[in-house]
Amino acid sequence: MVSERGLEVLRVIVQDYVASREPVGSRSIVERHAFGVSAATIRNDMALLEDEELIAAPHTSSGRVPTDKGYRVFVDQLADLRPLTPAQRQAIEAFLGASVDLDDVLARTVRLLSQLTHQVALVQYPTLGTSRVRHVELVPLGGTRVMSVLIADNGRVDQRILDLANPVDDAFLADVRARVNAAIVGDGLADAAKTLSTFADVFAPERRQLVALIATSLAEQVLAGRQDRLLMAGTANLARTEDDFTGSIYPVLEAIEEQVTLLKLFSEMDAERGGVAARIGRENAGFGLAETSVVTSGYSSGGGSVARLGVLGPTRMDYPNNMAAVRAVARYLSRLLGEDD
Amino acid sequence: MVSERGLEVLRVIVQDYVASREPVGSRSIVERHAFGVSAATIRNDMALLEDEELIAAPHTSSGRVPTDKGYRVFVDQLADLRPLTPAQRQAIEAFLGASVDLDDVLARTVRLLSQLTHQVALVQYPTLGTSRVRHVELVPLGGTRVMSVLIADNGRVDQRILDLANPVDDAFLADVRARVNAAIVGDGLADAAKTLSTFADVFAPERRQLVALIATSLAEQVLAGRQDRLLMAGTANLARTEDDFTGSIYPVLEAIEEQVTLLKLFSEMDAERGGVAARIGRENAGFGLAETSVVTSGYSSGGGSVARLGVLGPTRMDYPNNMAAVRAVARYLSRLLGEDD
DNA sequence: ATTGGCAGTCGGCATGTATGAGTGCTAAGA
DNA sequence: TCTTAGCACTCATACATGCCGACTGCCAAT
Repeated sequence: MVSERGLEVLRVIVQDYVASREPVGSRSIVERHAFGVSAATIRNDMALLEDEELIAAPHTSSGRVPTDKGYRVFVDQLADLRPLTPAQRQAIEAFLGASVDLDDVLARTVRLLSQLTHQVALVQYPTLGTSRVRHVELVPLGGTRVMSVLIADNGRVDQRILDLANPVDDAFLADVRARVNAAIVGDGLADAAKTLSTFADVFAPERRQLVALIATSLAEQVLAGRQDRLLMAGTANLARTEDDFTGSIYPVLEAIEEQVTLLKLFSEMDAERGGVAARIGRENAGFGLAETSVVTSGYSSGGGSVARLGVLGPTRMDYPNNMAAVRAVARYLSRLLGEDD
Repeated sequence: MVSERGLEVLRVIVQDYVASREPVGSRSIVERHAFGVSAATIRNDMALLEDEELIAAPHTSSGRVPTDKGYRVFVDQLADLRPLTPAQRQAIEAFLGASVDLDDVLARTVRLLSQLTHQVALVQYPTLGTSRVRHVELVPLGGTRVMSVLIADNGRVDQRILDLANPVDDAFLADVRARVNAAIVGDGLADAAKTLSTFADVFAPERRQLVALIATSLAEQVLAGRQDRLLMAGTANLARTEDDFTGSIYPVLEAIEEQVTLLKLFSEMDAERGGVAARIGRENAGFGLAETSVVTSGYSSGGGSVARLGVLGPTRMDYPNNMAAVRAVARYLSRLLGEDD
């Protein structure tokens, strides 16, 4: 069993290794940290840690490096995150305060997060989830084309182009628009979709098909939302840390361009309890990200709907700092979006 | 003066170097290409090319490598681009055919372009430019907030949130909306902005301030457009070619995340005549991109408004292929967007 | 103008060696 | 039982050396 001091040793190994990228040996530990014991004692502790597979030696007779499992223990031990510095807090407020719309807020958020952490930052668009319909607009585009614009009360705007079989009559379209709005404005999105499914029935039979087409498309739009979108910033940071990846960073860059993959990863992390979740190294192997760690937190937007945001970087990252930053930004963003209601 | 054959030699040097990333020597030239002269003759030609600074030797007694100037001559000589293969044409059609709205079209375009060229692809959002106002919507968001949505006839939707000093009355807002639409729908954007500047005058004095606020914001929105946005795909390709960059690719990744810079570069390229424009190596030094080349073409969207799209990669890139792909995609996109009108 | 030949240059690679950091182990001390 | 000092051993890293091969530049001959 690994002793109390053993855990402390693990901690400084993680710290020093993250700071220097060099395997850390027993001698440098006693030099840099006041353990009050000799290097030989540290060595004994390290042997135990190695038995537990919390650290490993890259080659015989070199210092030790944390394993994925070691990082995991380190992170789980990390009970209390130190809050951000006042300067950082202020940066958040200054950066996000001046936003004009949802797109803008999220774009700023993702850049802010990458600057705070020096990692790749990711922000998922909020799902429409439990928000409500604020307004529906149908705009004739000429010919048989109609653009439908759906506005939700969390500020999201969704557009879509419909190609109807027959030319549309503007006045009729205005009528449909008025009725749709009367029918579903203020409803939750799930309700709205249900209402729309029977919406065409009240129209004259010869119109019914046309209206049904519009209603069906709107219903899809209502449900689909945009939860499939992801903003990203700071990919350059990956190159800065490229020595942390075996071979090239190419596969990593490739994996994070595959947004579908990342969204799946995000959704898996939803399951984990607690504010900030971390997935470390090979825990992400299934996503082509075996050498990266992902730190995320959920955030809420308006009506309790939820999405995630976080950072991605090499396994050898500064977890305490990144977790604190992710948590702070998620909280601030939730507050900012909540105020919109 | 460099002879006709000299230019031919330059051409094969560029080709072979691009293909192999190895300095090419006189011997390998005569081996791989049927020049009908000996290596010594080629050497003489190469000496001339070196005098003209079209090629250079990385170190004494190694093969030669094209200089930026050499690439430039090579590209300018490239009169006729060979068209894409039928398979590539088909890929374009299949990829872009199934798009539903402008966002979707552009997102697909940028991914397509990066796949065709194996480079970083860039697509600039079309400026609202000469397009017309299709519809304006004002949506009360509760409290003092109003969202204005501007729809242009090229399918673009622009949203913005206004925070008015005083609470707004829904009925009044609907009135304003109706009048705004009556006033500017169908107008070109420049005209619309002008109309809006005097729009508030017809309202009762106590309302005037409020209306002026809305009108001003709308006018801004009309003019601002979204020409400041840029889509990007295939950054992983930079990592694939990282050996082509001295040191790290970090500065390059950093530069291309600075969209403002790229947009400025794009606007400079607008000046260059002809369909496809290339900027090579140090020609981009001012943008932190001294080791990259950029190949772009303008494309038109709807009402003749214009934007650019293209690819960015190491100076050592396959210019003929990339220029052909950029040209083909730009043409296809123009056609696709033109049809929407 | 072109060619063959030849000396000279230099990068890259493989080899050999010295260096130093770090470990594991053992035996003695607290 | 935990801790410590000492010692032999391992191995990555850095550096020096020497060889090989690819190319060029030049010159004299065609």
